[in-house]
Amino acid sequence: MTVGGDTVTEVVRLSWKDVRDRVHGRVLDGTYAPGDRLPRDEDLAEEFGCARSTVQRAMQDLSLSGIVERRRKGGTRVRRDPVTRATLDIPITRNEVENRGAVYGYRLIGLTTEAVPPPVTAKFEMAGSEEMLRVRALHLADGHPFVFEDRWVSLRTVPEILEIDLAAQSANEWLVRNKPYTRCDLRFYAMNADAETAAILETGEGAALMVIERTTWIGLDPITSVKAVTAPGYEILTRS
Amino acid sequence: MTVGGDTVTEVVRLSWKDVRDRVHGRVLDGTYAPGDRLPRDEDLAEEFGCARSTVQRAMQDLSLSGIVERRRKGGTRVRRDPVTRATLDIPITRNEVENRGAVYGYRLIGLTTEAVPPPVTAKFEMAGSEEMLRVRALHLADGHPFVFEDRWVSLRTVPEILEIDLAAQSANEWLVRNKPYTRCDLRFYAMNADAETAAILETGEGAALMVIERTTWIGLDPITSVKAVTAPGYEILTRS
DNA sequence: AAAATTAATATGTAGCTACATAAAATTGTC
DNA sequence: GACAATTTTATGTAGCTACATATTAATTTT
Repeated sequence: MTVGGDTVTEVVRLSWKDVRDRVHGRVLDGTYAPGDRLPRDEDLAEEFGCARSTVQRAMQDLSLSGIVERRRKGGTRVRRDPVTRATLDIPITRNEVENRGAVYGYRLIGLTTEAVPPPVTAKFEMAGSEEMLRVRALHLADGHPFVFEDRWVSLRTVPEILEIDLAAQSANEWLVRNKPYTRCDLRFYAMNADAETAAILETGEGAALMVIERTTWIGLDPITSVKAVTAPGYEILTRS
Repeated sequence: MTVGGDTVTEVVRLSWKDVRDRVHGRVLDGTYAPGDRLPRDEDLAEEFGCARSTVQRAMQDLSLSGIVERRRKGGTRVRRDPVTRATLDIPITRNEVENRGAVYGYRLIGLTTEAVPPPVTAKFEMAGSEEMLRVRALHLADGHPFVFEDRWVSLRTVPEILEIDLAAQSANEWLVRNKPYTRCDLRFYAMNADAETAAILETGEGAALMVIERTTWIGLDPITSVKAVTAPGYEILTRS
């Protein structure tokens, strides 16, 4: 490009993502080795010819994804023991089924009001026990069992749940649409199907099943705790 | 506070986290219902008495955590189908064992060079097959089997692996410390222990085991793909 | 020498401006 | 009226400044 006789080099403006990737590249190629301290943001900014705020955004992102650690005054250093950090999305079960191109089905199995047993009070981190709504239901994909959920819903926090026809609409959908939470604990493990679960999921006793337990709160108040037992072959994938 | 006879109200400066929490609160209490369009950043900024950049940071965070969706010109709206979004940390197995207060142990079971079978080329998204290093090893906690890993390492991408004494140091540790990746795919599922796996993990045949498969790349080049079969009782928890 | 205080410093955050970009809404053309 | 071109608009990003905050390092006090 030429303006008034002078050659004007195109000014390439670095985005914070460019800075992030270039710094990440240096971690990848060993320029900055695990445990090493990186130059301060200001120096990197000068080197890259951008503002410190741009470097700051880049480094924060690297810090979030577990590549580096940052401490005020301590500076930034490459994490010595990198962790694999992944983001998981757990959709509403209906959407999960429909995204697979299957027809969603739902069957209410049991609806009772019971005193919460100790394993569940423990999940809620509650001091004592109380009466909650227990909803047992089956989600189906193309008519086949997909997920069996055994759920407890706090009647103190969510009394409106009693107004809902849980034979027509799953508690999963109603809660997730109407009761956003501020805290969510997840737990994944494998279990062998017991006789009852095997019967419900139409599989053999002893089959290896993946279980997803999810407990949610709004503030300090418990909303719900579900044990979702998935049918054989279920798998969880990290997104992108 | 009084200065020179005038009452001076303390100016409370809102942080972007405050803005985020207040907007989130409105989603929680239904002021903004699922599907609703929120005021534009500028209006929220005026309402809260802060800069648009502060609102922008807040809204971006809400967008990242799956509460709202933002689109240029389209504005911001509350997600109609909220997903449970969680962040998972998968540490180096040694650290995982030691963080539980157990003594870490490691045993190399097999080390061969083999042509990669189709299921693994599929994970790597490779066109054809090639020779890779296959490492089978057992991680122990207090002398008991903890995780059995069956790993493939690309000799094209990571030829240095041949220099490492994999009887002394696990490929898991060496790779994670020396070969940062740019892409990582994770897959979790449950399987019944077959005879060989049961023997290695010292459990019964048919036991329900959680499997974590992880495949990593640097750029487009495959680094490694592991199938980590965990001992009975293993569970994955989301952090914080 | 140990403890408490102070200073120095790197990151964290808020405010402002200017401009980029994507998508919707409008206008113009055939 | 359908399609293309243009304008409008809300979010996205970069740069700058100023100040906050957490830690470490240095200094002073006991």
